[in-house]
Amino acid sequence: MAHRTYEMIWAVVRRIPRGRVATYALVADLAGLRGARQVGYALHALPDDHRVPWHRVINARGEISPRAGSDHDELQRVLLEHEGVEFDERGRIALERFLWKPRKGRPRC
DNA sequence: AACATGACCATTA
DNA sequence: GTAATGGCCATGT
Repeated sequence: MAHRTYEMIWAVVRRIPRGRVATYALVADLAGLRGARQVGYALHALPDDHRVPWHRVINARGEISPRAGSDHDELQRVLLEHEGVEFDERGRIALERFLWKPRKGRPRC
């Protein structure tokens, strides 16, 4: 069953603003985890009333992770496009433009 | 407790 | 650019 780890991850994912995406590694880092795999686990275990923008979480390649035995991967792309996130011809997202940058203290103003 | 699995990542060849 | 290897650690049996 779900435990504290999941809620930490979900809390981070909820922070991702609209029109932005975050990688699994980034979410894991913000959630205080050491491995990015657990992030995928947590999202897979989302409850029905999750209220979590899971579609804004992508892999480090800037692509949607092809999950096994589900059609939700295409849904993720639709949801992101609906928020303004653009994909190139290979189905890849330009992380330089759409990656969420949590108050990391931007260099200069 | 051990083993196998997993919506992953970084490094190396 | 691709392909293979090791590591990471929670979850279910």
